[in-house]
Amino acid sequence: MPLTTYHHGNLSEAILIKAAEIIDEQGIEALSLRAIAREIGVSHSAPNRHFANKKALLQALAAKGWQEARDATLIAADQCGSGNPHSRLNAMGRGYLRWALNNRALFRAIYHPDVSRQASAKLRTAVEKFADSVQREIKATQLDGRHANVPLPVLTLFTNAVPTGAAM
Amino acid sequence: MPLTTYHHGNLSEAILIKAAEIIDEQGIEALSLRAIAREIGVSHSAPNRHFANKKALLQALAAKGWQEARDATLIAADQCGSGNPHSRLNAMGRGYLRWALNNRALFRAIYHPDVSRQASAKLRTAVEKFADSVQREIKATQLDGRHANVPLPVLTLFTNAVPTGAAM
DNA sequence: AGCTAATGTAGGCAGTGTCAACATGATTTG
DNA sequence: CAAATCATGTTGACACTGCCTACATTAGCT
Repeated sequence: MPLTTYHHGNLSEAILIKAAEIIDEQGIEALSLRAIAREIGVSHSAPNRHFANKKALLQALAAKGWQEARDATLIAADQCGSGNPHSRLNAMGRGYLRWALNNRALFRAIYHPDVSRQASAKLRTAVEKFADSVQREIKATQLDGRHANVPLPVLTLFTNAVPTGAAM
Repeated sequence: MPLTTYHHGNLSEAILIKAAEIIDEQGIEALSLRAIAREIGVSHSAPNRHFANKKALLQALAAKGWQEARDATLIAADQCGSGNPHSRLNAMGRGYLRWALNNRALFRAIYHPDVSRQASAKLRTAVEKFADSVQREIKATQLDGRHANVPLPVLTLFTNAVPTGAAM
């Protein structure tokens, strides 16, 4: 392989990584497709081959974020060492909060208004998978007697709200 | 007063209102100083006379938002008709959530990353006034015996987190 | 009435997102 | 293996943006 190849090889991934980097350093508002391309060392419109537009890039970033967040919460639940549903749920909340604080770029992308406005199919399923895994745990606490009379969607909303609001 | 005056008369206010309108309709990402000017019917750089830059406009919007949010929560607390600190605090939370859902543009501005990055003095005092009025109520619930052993800042953070996260 | 500061305008600059036309390289196919 | 096809990267262009400077108009004060 020559030192400088015409084709990058794995530009999509490189773009996502560099994007997260820039968001961390300069904020999500300072993110520009052209700056990403410049820093990676490709032409200014190379990113367009991989993301239809800027919104699509942010949505990809958000989807990645939801997946990571889901992994982080599930691992936290398993590692808490307790079978008690309420302890497990608490561990998940702490895991989510910790993840958000350690991955500010992706967290920002997740709650970026442009992203949530109309989500892509891929993003939607990522969100749903996260929501499902949380809701399953919440249902367990209800069977255990906690807030048994509160509608599940409402309880889920407010349960998510705590670490989310705290992270903001 | 002639039909078309050279000077607008109250352009600062008009800009803030139109900005909120555009955010409601097209999202905060679609907001542009030039579009605001165009819709109001002034030249593209008239807004620069009133706001040093775009960030300053968003911060003014956010400051307005914090004031309104504070008013809304205080009114909600007074109208709940109970002297019980915990009921009052709950009413404030509901009032805040209701305000956020009815004033999405200002709510968006409040949590816009560009705004919180480094706040102007005016914005900071608006935030502090809001925080103070909430913290005063929380302290009352603590004196009443609720979560008496939790540090006040922590309790405030998580109390705020609930309606904030729910609104997001 | 005249002066000064505030407010609005016109034009320009660098930067951005997106598009179309073209270049290069990888992959499939006959 | 050669050729055709497709994915990927480049170049140049366009309209738009935020912001700046120079200039025009008006309000308010003395």
